[in-house]
Amino acid sequence: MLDKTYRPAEVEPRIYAAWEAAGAFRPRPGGAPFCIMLPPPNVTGSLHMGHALDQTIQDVLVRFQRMRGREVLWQPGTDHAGIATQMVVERKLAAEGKDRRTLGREAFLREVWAWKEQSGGTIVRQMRRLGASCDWSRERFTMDEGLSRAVRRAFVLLYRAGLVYRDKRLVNWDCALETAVSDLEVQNREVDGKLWYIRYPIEGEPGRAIVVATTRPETMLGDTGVAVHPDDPRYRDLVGRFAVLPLVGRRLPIVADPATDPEKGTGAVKVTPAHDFADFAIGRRHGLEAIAILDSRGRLNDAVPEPYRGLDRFEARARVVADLEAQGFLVKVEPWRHVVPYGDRSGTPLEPFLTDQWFCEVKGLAERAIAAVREGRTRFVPKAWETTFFNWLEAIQPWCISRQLWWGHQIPAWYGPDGRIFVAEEEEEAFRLARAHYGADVPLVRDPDVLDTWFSSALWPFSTLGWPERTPELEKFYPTDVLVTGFDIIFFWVARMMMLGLFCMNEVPFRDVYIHGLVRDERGKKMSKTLGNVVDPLELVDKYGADALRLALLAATEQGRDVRFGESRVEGWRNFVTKLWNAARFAELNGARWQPDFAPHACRLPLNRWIAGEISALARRVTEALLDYRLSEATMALYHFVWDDFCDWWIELAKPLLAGDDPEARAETQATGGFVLARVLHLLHPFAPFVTEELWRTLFGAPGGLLVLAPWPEEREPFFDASAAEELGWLVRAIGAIRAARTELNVPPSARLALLQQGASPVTRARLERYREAFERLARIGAIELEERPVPRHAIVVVVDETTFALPVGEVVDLERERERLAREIAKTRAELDRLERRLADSAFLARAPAEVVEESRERLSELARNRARLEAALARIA
RNA sequence: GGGCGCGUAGCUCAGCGGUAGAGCACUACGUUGACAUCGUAGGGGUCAGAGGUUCGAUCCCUCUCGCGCCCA
Repeated sequence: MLDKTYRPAEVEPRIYAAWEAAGAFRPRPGGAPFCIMLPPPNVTGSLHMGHALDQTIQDVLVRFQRMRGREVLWQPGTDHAGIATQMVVERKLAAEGKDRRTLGREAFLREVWAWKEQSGGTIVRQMRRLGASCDWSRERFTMDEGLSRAVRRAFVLLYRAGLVYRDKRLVNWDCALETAVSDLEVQNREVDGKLWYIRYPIEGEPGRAIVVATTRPETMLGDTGVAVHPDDPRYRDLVGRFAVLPLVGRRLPIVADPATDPEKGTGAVKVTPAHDFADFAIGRRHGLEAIAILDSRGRLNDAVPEPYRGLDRFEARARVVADLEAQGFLVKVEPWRHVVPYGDRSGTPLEPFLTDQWFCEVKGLAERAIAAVREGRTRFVPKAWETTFFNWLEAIQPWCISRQLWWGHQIPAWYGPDGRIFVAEEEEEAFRLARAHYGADVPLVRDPDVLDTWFSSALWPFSTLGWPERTPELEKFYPTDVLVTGFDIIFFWVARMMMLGLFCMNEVPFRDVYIHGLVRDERGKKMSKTLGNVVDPLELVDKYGADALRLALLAATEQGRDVRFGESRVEGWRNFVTKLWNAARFAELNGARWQPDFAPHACRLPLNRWIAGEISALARRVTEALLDYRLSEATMALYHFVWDDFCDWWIELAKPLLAGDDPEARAETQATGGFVLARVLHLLHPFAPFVTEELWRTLFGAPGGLLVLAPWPEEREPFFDASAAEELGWLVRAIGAIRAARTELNVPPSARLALLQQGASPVTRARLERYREAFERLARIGAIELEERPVPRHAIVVVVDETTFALPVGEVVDLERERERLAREIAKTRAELDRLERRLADSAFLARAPAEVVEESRERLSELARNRARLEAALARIA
């Protein structure tokens, strides 16, 4: 027996445990493989709405394909999130008065692992509460031994292919974290700054100077040149001569370089090759020296004059400006809006910094990735994202993959005493290589740096399947079927997986990439801790149940669009779950049983043939929508079927049959109810797994086993009965028209009116007979008079097709009101008629419009004309 | 500056060549044996604006205005 209300908090843990106990989430050999890789969340993170959306979509696809008999693997796991995790642990240590440098690398790493052990399971536990049906037995972590080996192998392969190399060049440096970051981790922000104009005297020409403009005056201490545009007449004579750097006294060659913008500032710029990307390029073209003046924390080093040494870069700016002004070198200062790079993790301004780093040359890999998408080997859904993907890959720069961190995969490179590099998967091999090179054993020092976390993430689609071993899983599931993720990591992750998948596996990592939007708050703002507008998905699960949350997210996910999320949506879907629950109770109370051999064709009653046709169409729609990643369309179709077709009409119309005295009709209706409900549970299961499994178990459990493993209704032979559909359509229209008229005339619901008719065809009369009880219950009719009778003056008149219905209301009816109502109806009909008449009188329309459109218009015209005549007759009677 | 997207009912969004739709909100009525987490009915829209294509445009094209996001 079903409880009066559904209590998700009690049901969900029990159902989830049953699925796991049955091993339902493990691949079941037999069907064609289907694989989704879970975008690995940060191991120490916790579930937010973005995860909830991403994972719910994946779970729907996975459950759908599992029911369709595919051998499904949804591969879960977590990411070590190098910078983020190291920051968290460092902060924790700082609170305890400790510092990672004093602890040392080994002890620090022990701390991080301890932290990971302690808080690492949170997010995967939370995923279970959402109903995620991952194969937990295969859970992986990017720093597992197997995945770490994959990282080393990939690095070595890339190195040997000449695609990974060490180089000294400018990188984006985070002074707070003291590490290099990649271009993608740079956030360019427009800020209100200043433009300082500084006079640089010309050597050997007292009184003459060149004025340069800069947004970063403190970097002048590292200047090694001045650049002007080659075509700029103002400075032509100065090119080739020297300026003298104020405060320092260094001689600066004045060079002509087209990278200089004559319109900006004075048209002359100072050149600081060690601290600016553009200047670095200029310096290289003109052989200028690069003098680094900052240390790894952003303080001035010993390359600057004594008074400035040790100053922080921001203090240095103030000091330099003050000194320039005092010495008369500062010409003027202007407010200036410009772009400053910030570190997306630390939030501090980044410095272009000249260091030795490891780079990955991705240009060729990017071309392969582009080709794969152009050739359709990987498909973006929605397709528009391909443009974004192409644009980024086409302009790609070498990827800086080394990080000056401790938490991560240490780079498998060793240095000999002379600095020669030996790259190998294992230390022993590095020693072997060194011995072969030097002819003797030499001490080697391993590169202390670790790899960008995204390097290991890029291998995720195959490293989790056992690569570099050629495991059976790898053979079976690679390439995976679809990757589901947000557009915000197309560059970070999707593109890199494509590139490294093609490099390591010689095949794309996934066939489809389904890109969904971001979850925002009700006002469209991005959810963030600082804004305080974060919604905790688990609180919503507690309050409304996991199914309600899932449905709310799915219904709101229009292809690629952001989801504006308000709690009221979840509430609405909780109501839907309740509605389904109650419909199931109705079925249970009325003996609707599930008969595996039920055949809609054998049904006799139009009501049952109609609903069987509707659910057949629904199965098709849902299947097609899911195959096309139109998840909200599938969700909405299920909603409307359950609520409108099944609950509002089928159940209501079935009531008289179930309570009636025709045993045959009752049995057929019970069987249909069981069939339709069972089918709804199947179709809805991927979307709302908990409540459907619970209903399935309680109502139909024994014969079927778990719903999660039940076969999907494929509808290879759809059932549809046009005449049943027409009949039910008529019934819905007739009852609807009567209800509307009653309300408009303020007839109280308690008043049971008689129903008279004029002009009813034999078919209509038979239907009135067949649905007598339906009219009585749903339209509050007292008696139906099948013989034609003259329409009394005090009656409501409703026209449905050929029939004029009259509902006598006695003297109480407000005739004036009824006249107004009829007049409105007539006016509406007339307006429509006018439009059609004008259209049909237009020779261009008749000549050019398709024949069926013309025919349709003609039919509608005559139907409306007949309706108008009937309404006018009714009005005339009471005029 | 380059690219992408969006302006449809009070709000959130479907629809995308031929009768404007849903959910929520709103109004009125309702203890009909599944359900008040409900039912019935209703109000509410020159589909941002201007041109063009077409027999016909919310839908296709161009421009304008407004709002997002990404890249420089």
